[in-house]
Amino acid sequence: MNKLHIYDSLSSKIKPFEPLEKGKVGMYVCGPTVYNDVHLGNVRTFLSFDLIFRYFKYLGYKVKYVRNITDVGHLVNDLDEGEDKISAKAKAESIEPMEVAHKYTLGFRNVMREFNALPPSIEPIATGHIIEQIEIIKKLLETKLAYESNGSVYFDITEYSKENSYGELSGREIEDLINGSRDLDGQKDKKSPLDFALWKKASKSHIMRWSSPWSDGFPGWHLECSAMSEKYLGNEFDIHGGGIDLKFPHHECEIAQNVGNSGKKGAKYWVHTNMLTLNGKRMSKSSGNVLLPMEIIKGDSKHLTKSYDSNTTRFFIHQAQYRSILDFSDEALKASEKGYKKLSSALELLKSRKNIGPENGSFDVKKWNHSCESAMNNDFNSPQLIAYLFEASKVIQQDIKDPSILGKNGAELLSEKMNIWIHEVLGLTDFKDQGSGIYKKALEGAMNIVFDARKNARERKDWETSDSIRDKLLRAGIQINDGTNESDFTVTQ
RNA sequence: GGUCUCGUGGCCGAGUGGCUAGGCAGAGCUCUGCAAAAGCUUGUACAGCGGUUCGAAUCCGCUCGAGACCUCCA
Repeated sequence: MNKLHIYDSLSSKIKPFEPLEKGKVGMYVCGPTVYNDVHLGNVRTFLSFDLIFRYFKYLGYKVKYVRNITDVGHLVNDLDEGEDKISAKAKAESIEPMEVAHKYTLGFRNVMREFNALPPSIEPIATGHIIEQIEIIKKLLETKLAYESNGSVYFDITEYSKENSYGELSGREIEDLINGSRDLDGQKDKKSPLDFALWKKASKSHIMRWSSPWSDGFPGWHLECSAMSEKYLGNEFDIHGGGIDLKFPHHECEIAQNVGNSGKKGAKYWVHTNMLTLNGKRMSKSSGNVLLPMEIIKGDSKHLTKSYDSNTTRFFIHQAQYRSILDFSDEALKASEKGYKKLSSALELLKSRKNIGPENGSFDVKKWNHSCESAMNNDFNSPQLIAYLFEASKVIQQDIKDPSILGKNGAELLSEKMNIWIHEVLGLTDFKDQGSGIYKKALEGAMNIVFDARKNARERKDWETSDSIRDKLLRAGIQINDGTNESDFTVTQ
């Protein structure tokens, strides 16, 4: 594809991307609720959007990427009566709600940095936008799309549905929703079980509260995204993203709020990333079926046989398309580790290529690069991009034997392009960059001494000594690779 | 129960009417004192059963299986 195409969940179609404003992209992504550590499933979503962000930049767009932090409004159960997640956690840990939010916000940012995700342009926080949320509620009350009940305010789905179709994003019918809704307590203030809270009156014990025209209370969860996306991106912007689990009810409610507030649905393209599963089941905090990013990096999990670095993990994630369910397993990670190592060393090989061969080689680098773009233009098909990168790695190997394949210009161009795809678009860093400078240098010095001693033994054909050194080093985590003339080593763990 | 999605070789995972995806593992080869590493070569798979078609993994129907959402969740 010559032009970027994106799958839009609202129309269920792959559509050519046309920015609302030429050369610019406005993208809003639902960020984490900071009451707990983010798990690898959360990371997948944010890395998928990081890839999207990076590819827009690659295409030359000026991107305003807004990703919020949810620190209020998330109730523990569906009754709109439960305790807020942040305040529940605060009680459990005997600290201020703000401390909980702050702690896990910092944790989240650390994880994102570890995985080399670019920071968003703006990272707004829900509690910093209470006023904006109240303003939207006022407007919805004016237009009769909301009603007050005992100090709380609810969105009126019945009223909204007279002129709009609630459920269009998730493909649901109002009747099915009503039939499927649970008839539980705590709904007594609502006219219909489908109505959702815009403002909740706080009970006496509730610690997080703000004053409003209706009561001392707190905003409903869905409202913050409408308020913040409107504030930073306007009534209409290009992309609204989030995990597929947010499609209903969160994004459905957002659309309803947006339409009630401004007459516009918000985003032109709705993008939903699929789930990361563990043992075939989705990861979720509440079920305990989770893997934490740090557990992978430290190798500290019953699901793993060893540790994997953030590059490997990121490579693994991008080896699946963002709309597919991706199943996590130790074996799959191991495969990604080897694969990325292979790709990475091919690029190293290309960088150290001697300036030999004809000016122009037989391999068409421009055409190849076009294929890479074409893959990404097809709804960010990163696995296909990676397949092309492996094709290039093969070409690099062939060119070592026959420099007429790439030629001088081809080698230079391919090096530049691969660098862009691997580092700038896929967001991976070099394998060899790991380990800090002074230790690495000291180890190399020590290894040279070992190599000398071993070379001596080998020249005497004292295989017992040379093999013993090799075996012992392997057990110590250093693997020796004997080449024809000289030896090399890699650190295995 | 309702709505929806998916089922690709040992594993992960693209493709989606006719053309080798790719990676890992396995096998063979090259290199090598041996090993390892690395490189090269190699696999004709699309849940099952029907149908449409000159032709289907790709479209339609049914069956079986898995998952998601319907309640907080990326």
